[in-house]
Amino acid sequence: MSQTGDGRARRVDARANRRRILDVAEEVFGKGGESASTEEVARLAGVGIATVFRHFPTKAALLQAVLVRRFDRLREQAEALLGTTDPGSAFFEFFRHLVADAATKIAIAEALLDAGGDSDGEATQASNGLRRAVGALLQHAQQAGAVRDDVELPEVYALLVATSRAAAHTNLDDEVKARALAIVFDGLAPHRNARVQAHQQPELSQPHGQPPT
Amino acid sequence: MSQTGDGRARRVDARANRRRILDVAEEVFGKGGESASTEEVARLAGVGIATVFRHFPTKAALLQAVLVRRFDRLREQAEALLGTTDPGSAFFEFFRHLVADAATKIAIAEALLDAGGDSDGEATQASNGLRRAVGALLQHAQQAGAVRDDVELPEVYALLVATSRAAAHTNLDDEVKARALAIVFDGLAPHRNARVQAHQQPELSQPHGQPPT
DNA sequence: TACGATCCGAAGTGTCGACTCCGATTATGC
DNA sequence: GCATAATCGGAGTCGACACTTCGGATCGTA
Repeated sequence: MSQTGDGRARRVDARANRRRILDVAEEVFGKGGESASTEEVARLAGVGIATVFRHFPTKAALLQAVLVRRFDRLREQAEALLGTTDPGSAFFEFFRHLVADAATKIAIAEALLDAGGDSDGEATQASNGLRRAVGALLQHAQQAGAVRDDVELPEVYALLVATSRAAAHTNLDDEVKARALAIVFDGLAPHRNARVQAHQQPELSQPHGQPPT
Repeated sequence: MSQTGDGRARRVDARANRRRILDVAEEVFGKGGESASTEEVARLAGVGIATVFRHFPTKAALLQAVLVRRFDRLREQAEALLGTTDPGSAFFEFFRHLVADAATKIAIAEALLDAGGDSDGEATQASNGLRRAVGALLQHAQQAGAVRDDVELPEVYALLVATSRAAAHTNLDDEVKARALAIVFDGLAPHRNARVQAHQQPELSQPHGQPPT
């Protein structure tokens, strides 16, 4: 990616600009969705429009590049969580993280689902990587007894996407978001009277209780 | 609405056109979201563009009119359900209905949440009416013991919106949608071992069981 | 420092969609 | 039926935005 088509290394200013454009685009598309204009990206990145189009031949390509980077990062985070804490915490932690993250990244949340359509190859591939990582988290959480084992990845992923999308449109209070998420988590948990594990579970018995972070 | 500003009755062709435009707009915006063009609405309604703009001075006004009609209808349905069946069924039934309905009405699902922003007065008002009706359904369901009573309207409504939005973007299998919904319903249900009522509850114990309709 | 390859940005071009104008058409009261 | 006022629709205008062009600045190398 830091090489031009015929194998020559890019100039340093070109690399710096490319990186800055990507960063700004993530911010801009995250806030305004994909309807945000390319001109705004260029302006905030402090470059001309032509520079943006030189690095990314089309607006769709730019958006795709942003998505790929984002998906890859999320996947890495999911994979990292897989080894470090107990499986139950890892799963719910990542779920919560993704929802909170999507709150400032409308475009990501929108794309999570739409990437199912095979129209944009690279982004779809990255999205699938993330999906697989979530699948691994789910499987481990189920084996540990933290998630009921009669649910499967498709519906869990659908819920993940749905809550992320909703969180992205910010009219909601944080408290309400947390409580809605707690309801979903409760639906994912094994029967309550069968729970014995020590790992933290969202607690709804105290009406206004903030779920553990 | 069938009167012009100064109190004169509209001509019959004008009334018919207005109605047709509204119907088509609901269909078009439902399928393509609010980014669908006004020209397409006009074309499918069999009228000129000017006619559309004569009835609705701006595209936003047209969209709002569609939303108001839709929200009002949904509210009526919710209110009707309140008296006819047992409260638990009524609540879950309406939840399921709204989600299924939103599946073909992207714009509605999008607007459900966005209407929280007070930018478009009339649509917001209609949206609030629907929200109140859902609140009544929820309250009755809780009194009947069909829904845990430590949840409140804001988070329930948020879940309703979230699932509707997700369902609107059609990449999902119906079966998966049903199972995701069942997880949410399970999170809303009272503790499973405390359930005694006869009204139907979504059943997840059989992994692939279709929730009751 | 000098020079060529590479990269940059301001000012375009083309398209698309929201919205308007105006002559033609049609409903409605007499 | 006829006058007339309301309504209609096609052919515009206007602005926004994705994308291009080209003269000039900058980097990398000797």
